[in-house]
Amino acid sequence: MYAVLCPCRDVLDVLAGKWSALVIGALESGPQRFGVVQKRLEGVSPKVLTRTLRRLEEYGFVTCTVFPAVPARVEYELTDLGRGAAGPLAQLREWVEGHVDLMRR
Amino acid sequence: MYAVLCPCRDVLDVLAGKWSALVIGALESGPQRFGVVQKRLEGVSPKVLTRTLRRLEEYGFVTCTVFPAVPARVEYELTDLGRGAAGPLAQLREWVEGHVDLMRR
DNA sequence: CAGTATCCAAAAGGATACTG
DNA sequence: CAGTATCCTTTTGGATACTG
Repeated sequence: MYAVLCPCRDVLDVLAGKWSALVIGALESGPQRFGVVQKRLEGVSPKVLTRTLRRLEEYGFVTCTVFPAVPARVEYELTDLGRGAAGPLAQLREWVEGHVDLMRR
Repeated sequence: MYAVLCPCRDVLDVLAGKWSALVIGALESGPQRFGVVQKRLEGVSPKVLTRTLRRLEEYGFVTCTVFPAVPARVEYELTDLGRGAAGPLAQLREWVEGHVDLMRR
């Protein structure tokens, strides 16, 4: 974990954005369209969401499928890597929800 | 998780830095001095480490204890909240180490 | 619908030197 | 030892308008 060459560092770097973990959480329930993800995240601009999704895709957490239609239907889905990250993130979420009293902010 | 008012967002925001999760990992084994944490993290500058620690402290993930001596001995330790976050982070680390082949970078 | 383009402000990161 | 101070670059985030 502490070693510079540990792959965990890369995973953490990608998860480090303000929205990355939230996007993974939003996709936990299955493939979602761009607009749906944006709505579920409450407050993310299209530009930032696009950048976040592209990076998650680049690192292999998410896949993007374009269904040829007019207008295009684009769905984002977790990969195995994405689901692997989603587990611990869900656990963190559950733990926090059960210990809100510990939060200082 | 998706709601703006969910405390998970705050937790994720703090964990969002490049070094935050790493610092929590470094403190998992018990209280550590500033210099030790810096060495274990490999590559963090004192300024950035200080900022990271201050923020973790501010949000209640870490405590800072100064032992009066010359030179001062300063130890950082996880709080209950910090340990609560450390669990899922350790799980993520273990999962990643067992599935390095999935990593694209 | 699913983005891109543009502009800007703020935050984060990093190197190095210095101090009680 | 445990930071601060300084300077600078890169990244991130956000608002808004526009397009195939």
